Amino acid sequence: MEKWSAATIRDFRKTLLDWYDEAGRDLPWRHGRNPYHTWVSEVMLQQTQVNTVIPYYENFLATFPTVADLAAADEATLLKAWQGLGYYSRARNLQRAAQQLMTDYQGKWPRTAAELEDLVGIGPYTASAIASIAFDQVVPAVDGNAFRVFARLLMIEADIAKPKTRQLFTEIIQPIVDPQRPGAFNQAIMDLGSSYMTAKNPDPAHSPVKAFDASYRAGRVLDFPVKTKAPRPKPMAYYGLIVHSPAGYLMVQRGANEMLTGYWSFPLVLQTDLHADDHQPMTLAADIAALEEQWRNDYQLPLKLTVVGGQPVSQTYTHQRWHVKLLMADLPTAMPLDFFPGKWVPAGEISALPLPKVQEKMMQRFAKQQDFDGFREN
DNA sequence: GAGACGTGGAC
DNA sequence: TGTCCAAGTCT
Repeated sequence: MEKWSAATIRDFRKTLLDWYDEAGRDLPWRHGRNPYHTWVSEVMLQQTQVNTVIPYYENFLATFPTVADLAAADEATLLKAWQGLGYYSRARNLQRAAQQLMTDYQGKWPRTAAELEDLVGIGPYTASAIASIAFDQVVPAVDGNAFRVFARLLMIEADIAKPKTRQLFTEIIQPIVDPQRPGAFNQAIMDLGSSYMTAKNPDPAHSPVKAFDASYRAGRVLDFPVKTKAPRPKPMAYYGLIVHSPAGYLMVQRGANEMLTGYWSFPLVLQTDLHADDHQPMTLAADIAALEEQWRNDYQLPLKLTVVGGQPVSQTYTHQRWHVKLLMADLPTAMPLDFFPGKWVPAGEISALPLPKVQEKMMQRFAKQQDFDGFREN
C-alpha cells in the first residue's frame, strides 16, 4: 500500500478540488447549505443511484419542507413519498429522527458527526457527510465511493465487505481531507467515484487524479477494491391471493416484523407454510385446497380459488427471490373481515395506498389476464 | 460480525 | 437472463 507525503497530500487536495470546482455535478441538494436538505439527500442516496434519487428528493422537500413538517407527517403520506425508493426503514427512521430533533434537540441540529450518529438512521457515513457538508467538520465521509477511490489510489488490500475495514479507511483518509473545504473534498471523491473511478468501467487514463493512482501505475485498477461476494438471494415461493367482493379487493398492510413494513399488498401465503406438518411436495390442486380450507377455518371466508394464468410474478430482493403464483376468488357478498387482518379496498382506491413493487407487478399480471373493468367499476 | 433490508441500471 | 452494483444502517 502507498503512503503519501505531506507535499503529495497538498498537491492531491488542490488537484481534486480544482477539478471539482470545474467539473463537479450541479445537484439539487448542493444548492445552499441547509442541513435538512443534506440529510434527506444523503439518506435517499444510501445504496441508491443519483438519477433515481433526484425526483424523489424534489417531491419529498415539496411535501415536507422542514424538519417539523416531516416530524408531524402521517405515516401513509410518508410511505407514499418513499414508494419505489426501496429500503423503506430509511423513511421510517428519517421521520423518527425528525421527531428526535424536535423533541430532544429543540429543533437545533447537532453539528458534529459523533452527535449526529445518535439520530436514528444516521450511521458513520451519513453523520460524517452531514457534518462536513453542512457544518464544515473536517472528517472523511467513507462511503462506497471513498472505499473504491482510495483503495485504488493507494492500493489498499483490505476487504471492504468487512465492517472492521471502515476504521482503517477512516484513519487513512482523515489526514488527507482538505481542512479548509471538507464538504467539497468529500463530494469531490464521490463525483470521482461515479465518473473516472467507477466500479465496472473506470477511465483511469483520463482521471484528474491519474498521477496519484498507484493501481493505474501498476495496471491493476480492477483489482481494487477487494470485496468478498454477497450470498445469492434465497428462493421463496408464494401464493398471491386476489380476493374480490362487491366492496373491492382484499388488501393487507405488512407488519413490523416483516419486510416492506407498512406497505399494502394482496395477501401473500408462503407455499411452505401450507404443508408445514407434512413435508411432502404438494401439487397446485392440493395447495389450493389447503388454502381454501385455511381461509374457511381461520377467517370465515369461503373462497373458491382459481388460477390466474401466466408466469409467476418474480421479484428479486437483496437476500430473497420471490416467485408469486396468483390465485383469484370472487365473493358474491362483502364478507365482514372480523377475523382477517386486512380491509376491502375499492379498485379505484388501491393506487392511493403505499404499494411495494411486487404489488404493482401482481396487479399488472392480474389486469393482463382479466377484463380490467372490474378494477375500474369497483 | 453476518444477515436483513428494495429497486433500477448496466452489461 | 443472471449478476453485480449504487452516497449504508440496524440488529
